Amino acid sequence: MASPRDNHLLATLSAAELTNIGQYLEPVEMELGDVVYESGRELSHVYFPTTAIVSLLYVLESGASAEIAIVGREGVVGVSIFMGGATTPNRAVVQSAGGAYRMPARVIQDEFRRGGTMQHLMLRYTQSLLTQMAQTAVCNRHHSVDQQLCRWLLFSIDRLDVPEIATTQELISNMLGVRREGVTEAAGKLQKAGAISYRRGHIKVLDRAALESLSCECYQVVRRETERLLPFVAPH
Amino acid sequence: MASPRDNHLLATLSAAELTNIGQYLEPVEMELGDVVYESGRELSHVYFPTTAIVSLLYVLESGASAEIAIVGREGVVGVSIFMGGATTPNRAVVQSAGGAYRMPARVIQDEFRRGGTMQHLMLRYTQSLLTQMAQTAVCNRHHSVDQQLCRWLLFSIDRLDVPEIATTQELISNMLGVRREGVTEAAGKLQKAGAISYRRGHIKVLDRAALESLSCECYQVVRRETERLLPFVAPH
DNA sequence: CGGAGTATGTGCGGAAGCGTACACAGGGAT
DNA sequence: ATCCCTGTGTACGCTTCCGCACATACTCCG
Repeated sequence: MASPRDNHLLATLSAAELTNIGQYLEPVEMELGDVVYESGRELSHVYFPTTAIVSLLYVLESGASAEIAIVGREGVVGVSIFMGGATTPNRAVVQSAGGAYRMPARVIQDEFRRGGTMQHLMLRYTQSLLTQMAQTAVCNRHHSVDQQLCRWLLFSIDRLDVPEIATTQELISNMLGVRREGVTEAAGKLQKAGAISYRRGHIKVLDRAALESLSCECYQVVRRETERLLPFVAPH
Repeated sequence: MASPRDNHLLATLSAAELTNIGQYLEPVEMELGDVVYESGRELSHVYFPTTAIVSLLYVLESGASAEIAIVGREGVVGVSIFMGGATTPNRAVVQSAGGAYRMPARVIQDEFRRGGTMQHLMLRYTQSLLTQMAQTAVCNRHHSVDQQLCRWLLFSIDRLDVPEIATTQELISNMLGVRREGVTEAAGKLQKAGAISYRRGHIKVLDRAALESLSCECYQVVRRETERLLPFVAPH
């Protein structure tokens, strides 16, 4: 069973700080596809994933979508609560089933206002989120589906204990904002190259280094920046 | 001559608050192409544009680039100073010459820590930046050069007093991360449609409504969200 | 007023990705 | 064991955008 400290942000708090807020932390289990929050809906809680991975998606009027950022045990879902906006025009969807701890909006707001470690952490994490979004924008403009799939796989396994992802190519295509067939083709190439193996709904990363070399620079840039901003928090 | 209150964030402060920090505000003039900060370089000041417009760009190893966000009189350049990260992997370039007020990093940090209006404003503005970046990511994935040019023109004139932009198609192509020829073609269509007129280095918006209807939803989404987050600050 | 340098117009061939259609196969449910 | 649903493989024509090449035209500067 996961403990709050399995979330790397919570793990950074001192024992005293964690005890203080512990009573407000509620463990939740999240299934693949669960919508943690809907675009424009006011958030009641922030979520600190432990084993779950959550994708921040933007869904266009046409129904097309694209992943904006990915949040796992290194982060928190719902920054708009302490940033002051209460809502965002994005949807948050569970991309990999697992656990999280959630905390009522008012509690995190109070903690944040106190201005201590928690505020510091939340702000730095939010900056890493800015970096991730910026890089996603550039990547969407300039890099191929093949490269982006590598980046996406790396981001995902960095947030899991085993290099194995339970998801379909269809779902991945929604995240990347490309056709399902595009993912099939790209995944086929990676499998042929021995970098991954997969079967219906399961992808296993066999050769992490190969993925890194086939990926665009975006993966490393975000990873390094996250490590810089949150040295005790970065995934892996 | 511009006053600090020409920046909409500064204008939101009370007379007393503004007087307090007034001594630290230094007016600066910025030329087209000036680099306000370089990727990874530590920022010495935050910049509050009044008449200038600054683009946040990411420059890839290949030299290709893409605009991540655009900051004018409604915002502030250098959020990483108060977010705690000190640097970002982006470059900030003056996209339209004009004035700004700058403030030493330590001063804004102290103001921010105080936790009053200034902190509140900076956080909400940062959230609006998150929205802008997220939308840029989606737009880069799903929308055509034509649509993106409309969006870009609208964002620009919203931050200017007159619907006229002094820039070249080459520079616009760097912002959008597309070929210069692509911009030429798109601009040609818009001119033929009577929405804009241009000559070497100058673009005039003739029919704002036409641009809005030719633009993708991204423009309105960001605009509305900015107005929601910063009702007394939004451009226009 | 004329030339240089820069900005814009245009026209290719090619690559990447899209939309569509359909065949096939894995594996859970009965 | 079989059926059926859902996930994956493959093919085709089409659109958009890219990379390149080069022609033209504006405007600033001497």
